[in-house]
Amino acid sequence: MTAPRVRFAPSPTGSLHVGGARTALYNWLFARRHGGTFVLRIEDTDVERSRRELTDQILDAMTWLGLTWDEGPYFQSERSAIYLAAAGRLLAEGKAYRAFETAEELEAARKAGEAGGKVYRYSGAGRSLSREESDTRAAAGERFVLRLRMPDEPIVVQDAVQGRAEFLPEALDDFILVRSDGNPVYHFTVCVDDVEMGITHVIRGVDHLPNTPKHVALFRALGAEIPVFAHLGMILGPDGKKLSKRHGAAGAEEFRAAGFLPEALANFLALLGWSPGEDRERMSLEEMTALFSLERIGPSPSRFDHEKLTWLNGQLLQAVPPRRLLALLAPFGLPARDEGTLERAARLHLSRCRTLVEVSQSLRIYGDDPSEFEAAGLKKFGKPELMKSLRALASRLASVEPFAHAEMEEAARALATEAGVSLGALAQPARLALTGSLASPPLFEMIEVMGRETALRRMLAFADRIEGRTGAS
RNA sequence: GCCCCCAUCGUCUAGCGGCCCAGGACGCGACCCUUUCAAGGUCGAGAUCGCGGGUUCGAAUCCCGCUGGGGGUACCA
Repeated sequence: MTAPRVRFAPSPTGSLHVGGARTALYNWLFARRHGGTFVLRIEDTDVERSRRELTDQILDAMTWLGLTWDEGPYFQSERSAIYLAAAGRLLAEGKAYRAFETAEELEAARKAGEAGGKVYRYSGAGRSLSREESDTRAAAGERFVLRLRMPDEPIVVQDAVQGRAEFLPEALDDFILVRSDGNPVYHFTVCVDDVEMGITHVIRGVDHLPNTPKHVALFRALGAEIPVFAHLGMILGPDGKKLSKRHGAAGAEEFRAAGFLPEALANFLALLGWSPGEDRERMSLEEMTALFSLERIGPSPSRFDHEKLTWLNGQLLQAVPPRRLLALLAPFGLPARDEGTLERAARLHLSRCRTLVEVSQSLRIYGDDPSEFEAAGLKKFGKPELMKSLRALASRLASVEPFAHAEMEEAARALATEAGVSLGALAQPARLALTGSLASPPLFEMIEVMGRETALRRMLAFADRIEGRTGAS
């Protein structure tokens, strides 16, 4: 294949939805795979709804995901001259025509049609206007839209993912290219730009498939070659309905804020609809690039499985180098400890976490002393009669040298044997005292990282509290 | 309403006529490991391939119908 040119063309009317992120990813992978060019184009022809901040947000999200573009971003709002020139050409060639009906008239006709149980179609009135009449009325200042003269024969769309789809001419009417205010409409700008930018493959969501015959007709009218189409199945929510904020997160930014890694989201999204074909699950962008092909994309819609994303995130999280981990964790909050301690702590807690938020939360115990203790833990181990051995453990730990987990464990085992109790009976109250919870990394490794002073203070404070010495129960 | 697309374990999927009484992954269960919780390891349950017709010696794989789901039907993108 000669170097393909693909594009991702989001509309800045919302943040980057995961469906859009996946479309961007596939385009990116395809371009990378074949040594092509990935173009970014912002479709902001809807001046009412487009917002600059949203464009920035989309660009941010893409950068975060690692989907950098080779060209652009181009803004359609800045390319009016190109569209108008193309419109002029189509009009001159008779491939498009002026239609003078007002939006109100069309609306009324549509209403009437529906009321009569008929399918509304544009009457085609403008089609039969003579060129002279059209020119005269336009020159007289009458408002008009530009419509494309659609062909009378069926249009077949050959799709790389969905297969063949045929559209009958009666289902397609002469759609509007340019609004009466002179602004071009989406279908028109897309095609003009795709031609102008030399796009060879159009990879986008299936929601665009019904629009594709219009585009095919336009490409032909424009005298351009038809690009290869690849329409991706929708990404649905867990309930099979369209994925939206109702399902929790739906935008890339939201997943970022929820502590997901960009490589995990990308990996997960890649697998929604595409399969590497060799039972692979975990892949880097590079690995995906090497394996990517349009042929291995399935046509059916898929559901967004939050559980699997979380699992994948947990998997990839384990592989993050300590340095980067701390940098990633910073926005989520880190206790005031030196970097070395934080790195050791993170390493200790990592396998118990699946998101950055979880890591951040679990690292809180290296900051403030716990003030709350889990109820089940207090019920089981918050008994005054257990405090004697907790104090005994504390006093052993006070003198252990070196202050390392192996030595501590040895001392604790000795103490347990002397007292005739299990190591667990000694460790659990200590764990509760240290973390407020019954779940934590191995006790002595944790204490080693936490520091002797902190550990002893917490154990003694806990014993005091349980024995009622400080009032609180 | 009309048009278009889709349909394999709960979920993501492998499968492109015989290798499949269907393989992998998430999730779920059990066990092992173990000072707790995870991680990890092992094993297991889980789809008569939506339904009904064809085609074929042979169909999850091809064709048709139905059902279900999704999308489109704008001077939105």
